[in-house]
Order: sequence, then structure tokens, then C-alpha cells
Amino acid sequence: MTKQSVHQHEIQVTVDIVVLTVDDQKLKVLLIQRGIAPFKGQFALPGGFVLANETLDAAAFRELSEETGTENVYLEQLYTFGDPKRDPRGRVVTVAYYALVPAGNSPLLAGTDAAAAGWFGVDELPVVAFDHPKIIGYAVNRLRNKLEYTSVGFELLPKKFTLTKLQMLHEAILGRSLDKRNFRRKILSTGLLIASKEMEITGRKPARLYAFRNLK
Amino acid sequence: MTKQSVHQHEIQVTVDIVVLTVDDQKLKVLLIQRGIAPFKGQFALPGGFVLANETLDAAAFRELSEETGTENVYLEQLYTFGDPKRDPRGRVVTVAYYALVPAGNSPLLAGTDAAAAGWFGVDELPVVAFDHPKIIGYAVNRLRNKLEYTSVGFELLPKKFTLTKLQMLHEAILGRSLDKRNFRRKILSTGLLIASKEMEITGRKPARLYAFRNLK
DNA sequence: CCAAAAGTGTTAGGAGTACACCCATGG
DNA sequence: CCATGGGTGTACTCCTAACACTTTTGG
Repeated sequence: MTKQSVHQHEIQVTVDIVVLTVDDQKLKVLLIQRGIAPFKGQFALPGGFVLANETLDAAAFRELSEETGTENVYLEQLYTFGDPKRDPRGRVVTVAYYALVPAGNSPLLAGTDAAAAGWFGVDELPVVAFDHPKIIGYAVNRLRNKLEYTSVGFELLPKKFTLTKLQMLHEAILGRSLDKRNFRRKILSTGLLIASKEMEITGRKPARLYAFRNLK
Repeated sequence: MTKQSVHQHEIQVTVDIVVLTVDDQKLKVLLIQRGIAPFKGQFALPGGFVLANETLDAAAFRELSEETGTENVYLEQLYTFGDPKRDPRGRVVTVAYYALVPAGNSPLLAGTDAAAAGWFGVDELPVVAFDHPKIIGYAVNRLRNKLEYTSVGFELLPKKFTLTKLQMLHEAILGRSLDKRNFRRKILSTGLLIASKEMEITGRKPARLYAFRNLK
């Protein structure tokens, strides 16, 4: 920012977004199959170039909307990757984001150079282009950490949900099982949940539905 | 990364480094007085453009060395700031880093456009250019959090130090006082410290010197 | 012997963890 | 009446936090 003004026109800036969801008891990431070189046919994270007059956050939201039709999601900057060799086309610095979406909420519109898209379990990834496997790893770690010492994960569920659903969500993200009584005691003691009067009628004993207290 | 290849030559990429130290019982940041416009005469973080063939980390190390003569320090990527209006000269995305240096270890060489440099208590900042006050705030928060749930702060002390020095360091970073007995019990129980046989002879009762177990 | 900083244990409360049974419903 | 998932309490351990006096040295 200080120092001499060497102009670095060679560097391009992109955003890439690790869209995560939990479905079928698995933590999954949204990948798009590339229709163009390089890595044509391989899967990659949604993302694209940052435009001249938008913030980085705005670029991430825009790409997410354009490439996957996903809107109104939780989005957080993750880390910036800038190895000179990370993109064979030239020098590209990418600001990685991660997003959380409720299961079954992504229309998955294919973009111009995206032949196909799909959800993949983070432990069952296909061949993924660029340094995107590393970026996905960062996102998974971040989500797990956040879940440990904040009370997140809310963004991955519908407005009303049972405690069992919430617990299964946590288990899927953390990759281990949790004690039912301890989980309920802890999550209820945070005061972040409000019990609704509705029950989920599931064929067996009805389960109470909860909602998150509208923080902010 | 996917999507159409709109070239964004307008964006420039810099690194800015929040160099932190603890001196005189205060958490301080290294600022350089700008010798050129914009914000001439104001203080700013050391930093500069990322070169064509270096990683972001390498750029941060290089700028730190060039502008302040600081070498071999702890350095970690913090966050990336990309508001289109953050730099009046044009579109500049900056990858912010923070560095930790032991007190009194920075030669503070003035760079070409840096008329002067100095350490400022993070609660007593002068007028600071760009969005650098915000970046400093991010760094201070990150350091405080890291100190809470990892056992960091090691990088801010000389190789050998007394437990009282270490405690004062923690107190300066956290901005509150800590109980001596609890602090010692906790820090010693981590096994990260090794007691040397040397004592610091300070005029009063001698204090044992400790060192950090060479992790990594 | 006085001033100054080093060094040292115990107790109480809260958080986390392990663990097993009864309940309500639909079929 | 049975199968299925919903729902509940207690005991133990460990970590944290509060709290005060003795020791060693130099002057």
C-alpha cells in the first residue's frame, strides 16, 4: 500500500464459493462440471471474476446466484489463495467463500460454461480442478470449528425443525455421533431456540418443532 | 473460476501487514508515515503490491523485510478487503496479514515513500490512512481469540523469559488482568514450556527462566 | 529489617460426558 | 400389541475462578 507504485496488471481476482449443505446425513459440497478448458470435464467450485465496481462479498453472492440460482444464503469469507501456479491460464488470486444452504434448496442452474452440477459428499469427491480440493478442505474445517464454539448450523435447516434433525445435522458435519440428552440440554440452554406449538407428525410419536430466535 | 472469461485488468492486488508487538505493557502496531499522496503524512500499514511470481505469503514477508527490516516472524493471513472505494487511486484488493514480533526487535528502516515509522498502542492510534483502522481491528480481535483457545503469544517474547513476563504479555493482549496462580498452573500444564536452569537476576528474588518447547 | 517481586494450594461452581428407560403414536 | 423414534435425569470428572501468605533477594 505504501512502497513504489509498480503496476501489477497481470493479476486477476476471482471469488470461489464452497457451497455446503447436509443431506442424507452427509456433508456435501456443490460442484460444477467445467464445459471449457482448462480442466474441461472436471468438477470445480462455482465462482468467477470480481467485477470492477462490486465488493468481494457482492461478487460471491452474484456468482452464487448466476451459477447455481442460490439466493439469501449464509456466506462468509474463508481464505485467499494466491499461488502463482494455481491456475494454468495465468496469475489468478482467488478469494474463497463458503456458503451454507438448507438441503434441497438449490435449483442448480447450469451456467454458460457449466455443463452439469451436483452435490458430492466431502468424503467422496470426484476429481476436482485447480486447487479446489484444498479450498474445500479449508471450508469443512472452518465449518466444524464454528460449530464447536459458536452455535451455528442454523442456516442449514428449514425454519422449523425437530431437535433430532438438528442433532443429525451436527453429527453429519462433525462426522461423529452425539449423545441425545447432552445435545438437547446444551442446545436448549443456549436460549437460541424457541419451541413452537406445532408438532411434526411423522407416523410415530409426534416431535416438537423448534425455530431459531431471530438474531439480528 | 468457471463462468465466462471477462478480463479484469483494473484490479490490483496488494498485501498489508499488521505488525503487532507488546511493549511497555501495551499491545502496539507498527505504522509507517506516508511520504506520498494519497494520505500523504498520514500513517498506514506496511504493505505493497504482490509481484508476478510470488505467493501471497512471500509478498507479505518481502514487504515486511523491505519496509521494516523485520525477518523471521510469525505471519498469518488475516482477511481480504476489497471494497471498490477503499483506495482512491483505483481498484485495489488487499490481502491483510498479521505478524507478531518480540518487543524491540524491529530496526524500522524507512522505505522510499515512508518518511517515518513507529509503534502505536492499538488504543491510541493516530490518524490512519485507507481502511487500515478496520484492518488493525480485525488483527487485534484475531490475536485475542487465538490467545484464548490456543496457546500462542510465544512469538512475542525472547527465547527465555519469566512466567511473570509471559503473564504480562497475555494481560496486555487481552486487556485485563489475570490471576497469577491460575495462569501459572494452566500454562505449565500445557507442557509447552520447559524450565531452564537459569534465573533472571533482577535485584529482587530471582525468577526462573523458561523457554518454549520447539514445536514444529 | 524492609521493600519488592517470586512462588505456591485449596475450594466451590459450572460444563462436559457417560449412561438407560418410559412414552406416544400408527399400523 | 408392537415397532419406531421422542423424550427425560443423575452422577462423575474436569476445568475455571476466587482467594492470601511465605520466600528470596538487595539495599
